[in-house]
Order: sequence, then structure tokens, then C-alpha cells
Amino acid sequence: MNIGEVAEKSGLPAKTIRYYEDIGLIRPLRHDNGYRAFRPSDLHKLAFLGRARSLGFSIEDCRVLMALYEDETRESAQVKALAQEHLTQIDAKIAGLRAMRETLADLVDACHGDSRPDCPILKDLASVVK
Amino acid sequence: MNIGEVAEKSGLPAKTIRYYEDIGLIRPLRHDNGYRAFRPSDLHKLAFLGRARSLGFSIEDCRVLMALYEDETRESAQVKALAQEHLTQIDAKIAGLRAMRETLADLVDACHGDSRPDCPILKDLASVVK
DNA sequence: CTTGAGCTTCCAGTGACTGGAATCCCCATG
DNA sequence: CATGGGGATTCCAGTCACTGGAAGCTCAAG
Repeated sequence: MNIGEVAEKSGLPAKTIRYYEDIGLIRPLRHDNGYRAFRPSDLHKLAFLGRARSLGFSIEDCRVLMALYEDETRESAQVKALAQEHLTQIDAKIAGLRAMRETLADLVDACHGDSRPDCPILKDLASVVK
Repeated sequence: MNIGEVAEKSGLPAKTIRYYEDIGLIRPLRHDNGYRAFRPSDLHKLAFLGRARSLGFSIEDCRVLMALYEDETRESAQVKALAQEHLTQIDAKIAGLRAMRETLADLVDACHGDSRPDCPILKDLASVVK
């Protein structure tokens, strides 16, 4: 398979696939003309990577997950620990965003949003003084 | 004021303050020795920026917000519209993270996490096939 | 033979900093 | 007066995960 076909089947842009090769996540073969020659196993890996990335795992996490996936002697506890930690970080991120959201929503509600210059949003931003 | 004092009072790292000058968000004066000379108004701006950034506004948004803040003839509707759009994007981000979180939490729950290799998390990652 | 799509590499840019190196300035102590 | 330390300066490089674009090669169709 050429990169275009693999891109379509994996849902990843060709640019991203080349990048993944650059950083050593995949190692496709090459045709005589220099084109990348993807095996089904490469496509499989790319799909794995795409799924992991869509769950928010970092590239380095993906590297570890792929290694675990290919390691028949892995212990599921290793995978679970990685996922658990990632989950914790997602929760932290959500909490941070929710706090932001709360404050911002209050400010937006308080702003009448008309043609006058008076604005509680700007007032809040300027209010953090020492 | 020197940069150290401003950093402490604004809560921003000196590195960040220099960066904000680089990109034109502030324009402190200079002492004869080359040190930056911050006026109270510079500190005020930095506090404004810090607050806006902590609410998740991008640097470009901050630029606009500062301009609006300094424009006596602004209309609060402009500010509100900017904040409203930002709020919408935060909501979208939260929604995305929550979806991730759901899937991931289910997978973590399903994984027994012991010394055996069998693992629903890896199974899920590998399951996205054509 | 030409055209156009698809492939190649390489370089640069994104956002918002952050780390580090090399150098300079100021003040206080011996 | 030398020195030492803390704080300031600039500049370059790195982060993360791509993404855009330029220049050039390959292939299949007409």
C-alpha cells in the first residue's frame, strides 16, 4: 500500500504518517522508486496510534502502549497504571477548564453587551491588583 | 521597578514578562544601564494579562482585550462577544475531554490490572480496524 | 509527449513559553 | 581595591504534535 491508501484507511493525514515514521513509531518498507510500502501490520499500528491519540495519550505514551501491545509477556497492570494516570490528568484538566468556565460564564452573564463602554469583564480582568 | 519586583507583584515569571515585551504586549522604559524600568501602568497591564491568560484567553485575545480596555469608546458588546466565543470553545474542549474520560474510565474499569497479559485497554486500541 | 495526481525530502512555523549559556551591572564586605 | 553574589541582559534552542509549502521525482492516462 502507498501512503495515500494507508492515510485513508487509518484516518490519519499522510503528513502525520510520515512524521510517525520520522520519530520511529512505524517502519514501513520502501519500493524501488522510493515510495513507502506499507504492510497490513503498519496499517494496524497506525490505527492503534490513531485510536490512542484520540483518547488523548501523548506520543510517548503511545510508544509505551505499542511496546506493551507487542510484548506477549506484559502485565495488564502496567497498561492499567498508564491509563489510570492519564485519566487522572484528564480529570485535572477538566476541573481546570470547569473553573475557568464558571468564572467566565458569570462574567459574560454580568455584561450587558450593548453599545456602552462599561463592562464587568474588563473590570474583572483589571481588578487583580497588588 | 525592575523586572524581579514586577515579576513578584504580577505573579508572572520574568521570562514571560520579557516575552510579552518581545511580542509587543508591553513597552517598559529602560534605565541607563539597560535594565527595564517598569511603571505602575506596566505592572497593571501585566496583571491584566495574567488574569486574562488564567481565564484561558489566547495571547491574541489578550491583545484585543487590552486594546478594548484602553479604548474609552469601546462597546461592551465587543468584549462580551469575544468572551462568549471563548466560552463556547471552552465548552467544546470540556465536552471533548469528557468523552475521552468516559471511554478511558470504562476501559480502566474493565482491566483487571494484574500480572496476566490480557488487557481490554490494549484490545480496544487495537480494535479499530478496517 | 504531456498532463496531473501522488509521492519524495527538507525547511519553517505554530503557541506560549522555558531552559541555559555567556556576559554585564550593582552593592557590600574584607 | 578586589571579589563575590544576586539580579539583570541578550540570544539560541527546545518543547509538543503536527502542518504548510516549495522543489522535484514517479506513474498512469490520453
